[in-house]
Amino acid sequence: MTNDRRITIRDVAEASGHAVSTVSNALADKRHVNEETRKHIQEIAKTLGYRPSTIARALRMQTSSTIGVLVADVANPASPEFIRGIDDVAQREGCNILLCNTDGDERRQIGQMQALLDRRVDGMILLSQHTESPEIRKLLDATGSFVLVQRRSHRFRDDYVGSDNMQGTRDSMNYLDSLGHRRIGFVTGPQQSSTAMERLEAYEQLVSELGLDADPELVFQGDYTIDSGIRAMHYFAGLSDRPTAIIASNDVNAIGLQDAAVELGLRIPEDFSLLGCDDIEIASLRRIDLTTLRLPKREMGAGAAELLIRRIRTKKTGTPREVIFPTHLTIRGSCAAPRR
Amino acid sequence: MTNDRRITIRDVAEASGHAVSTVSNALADKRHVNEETRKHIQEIAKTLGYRPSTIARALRMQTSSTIGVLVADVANPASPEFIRGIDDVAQREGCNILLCNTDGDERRQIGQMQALLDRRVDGMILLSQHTESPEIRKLLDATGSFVLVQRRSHRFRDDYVGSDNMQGTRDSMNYLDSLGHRRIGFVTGPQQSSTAMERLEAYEQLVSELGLDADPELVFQGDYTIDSGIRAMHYFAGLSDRPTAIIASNDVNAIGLQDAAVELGLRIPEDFSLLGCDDIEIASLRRIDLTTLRLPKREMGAGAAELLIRRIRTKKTGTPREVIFPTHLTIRGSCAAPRR
DNA sequence: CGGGCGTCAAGAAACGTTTTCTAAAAAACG
DNA sequence: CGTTTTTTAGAAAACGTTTCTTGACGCCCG
Repeated sequence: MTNDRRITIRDVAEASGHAVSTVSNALADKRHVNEETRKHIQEIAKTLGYRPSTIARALRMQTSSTIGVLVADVANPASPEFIRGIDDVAQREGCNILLCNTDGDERRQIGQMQALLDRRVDGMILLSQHTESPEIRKLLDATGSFVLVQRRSHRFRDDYVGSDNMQGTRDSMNYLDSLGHRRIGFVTGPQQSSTAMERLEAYEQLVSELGLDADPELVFQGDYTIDSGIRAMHYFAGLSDRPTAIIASNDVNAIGLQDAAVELGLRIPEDFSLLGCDDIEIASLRRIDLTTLRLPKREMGAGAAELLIRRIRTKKTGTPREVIFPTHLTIRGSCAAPRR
Repeated sequence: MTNDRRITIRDVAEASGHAVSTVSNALADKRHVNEETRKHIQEIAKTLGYRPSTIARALRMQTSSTIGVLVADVANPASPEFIRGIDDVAQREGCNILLCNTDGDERRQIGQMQALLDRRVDGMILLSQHTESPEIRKLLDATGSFVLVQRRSHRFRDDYVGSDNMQGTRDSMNYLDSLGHRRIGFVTGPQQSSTAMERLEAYEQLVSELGLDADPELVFQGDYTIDSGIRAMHYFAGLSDRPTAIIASNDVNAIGLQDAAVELGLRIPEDFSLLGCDDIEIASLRRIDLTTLRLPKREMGAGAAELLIRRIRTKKTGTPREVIFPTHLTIRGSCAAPRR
């Protein structure tokens, strides 16, 4: 509107009668610069409302104090919690985050990563992203510092933050077993998802350990969407020998199962016990009332950010670290003893 | 890991035996540069895997091709839909978006806006943000181009994208009136929210037009959270002369009302008809089954982005534009004729 | 045949910082 | 009092681009 040009360090220099370099040093509180002139310069800078250009600084310092965050699905209620955790520590460490939504689409993810690299982010956090293909791998290499969350590579060893899928699945299975279920359906996530695979493996192991029905029919290949839950419920309901309990791939998926159950005139937990994963906010609603495996999402986000920042600061020294968070079975009303 | 230094335009210049400026022109497909050398340079650039630094470019061009998006609450299921709309057109126009979560907190918003300015974004889109205080106003001025969404200033005239609150409220009220409700409760959003105030005004006008009970007791001062919905339901249930229907501030709020109703042993729609606003995904779940006013969120996001980009391109010429989207009453099972 | 013009390419300046290097003044030291 | 060291401040280079200016060359036209 009024005066368009941003005021630069140069303006401060002229106004204070000092050199640009002196101003820079004075404002950064570095070097040997006389206390008096420092005060003076800081005064001037303040009254002028000077704000250094992040861009110019990034160009000069070759570091942007920015970290890229790639999330598979912002619309999933679990995502904002992770992001919040990341943001908390990023803020604290003086970093900004650049948030990208990939929709779980690899092409899109590549585009986003490329854009982040062009923007010279200091590092990336990848929530449930693709990690294997050579193209992705090349981009990760170029990134230097990155942390994977909830999906790790089986071929490469990276910094990783995840949940204890063995323990979580064990808790879930033990609980259903203790209620008397012998036939437990399982909706598994995408095959590229290491978390999904680990849980599936744990499920199979527990089925064997507990001597439950081991039937490939009981595993439904799904993903993390409501739609997939709806399909899964139609599938399980159509089986001649139905399971009495179902473990969903996550809460959103469980809600789909639940919804389809209502549609089919089936009741939860009477006809099916239902067990989710994540513990999103609405899982606790009385109309939903979902027993679920709670993930400490905010803590995991914070953990990922801390891991990343350490990695950035120590400049890729040291072997990859993995941080695994415990889960907590949160019991609500969607599970009961089988009637059959 | 291997070779850390990024390859620059200079590397391309040397490799191709041309000057930096020529390379720049060749890659930008601009100016007069021989078709042959252009091909040659583009070839070299490709094999070298050259990618221009967004940062350097931004510094030189004084424009970052980045737009800041401030959202009050990423966790609200409606937010990602707006964002998606914004992202769609931003992507198409070659812009990246910088997403910030403000929690509806003014201090936080100021900090985020400051950071965006330091980053020299070309413009901002503010979803339900503070717009009035002098401090915010100064930052908006400095931003140059910005678009408000769902919350406008009553003192300033800005580019704005919103929904037709009069028409929407009219549709809702007419619908409840046609079902036979004479006493309609209303949860209003925060007083700083222009949308909330417009709806409240519309509500009052409609109450008068339709000759319904006009009782200040029927208006509950809430906000857009589940918690506020819970409090509202306790409030309405505690009235000696209860309403027979309640209009929530939005869907998330309605879900809170619904949940508290279950807690209090009240049934919806038998004891209370309930009407939301937004039409978030879970509103259509059979367990929720919420009649609600649908907002075209994705379209609104896209509209905001288009408005902003036009504003940026035409460099703040022209009077402020307002784009108002119509709403659509989506009838599900949470409303019925009153029993009393 | 000389001047103007069009085409192409190179050179140099600029964007706003930080940092390195240099210079001057002040202080310390013998 | 001269020399060295320390403190302070300024000049200049650099980060990686784009764009403005300059220059060389060939061609057309009077």
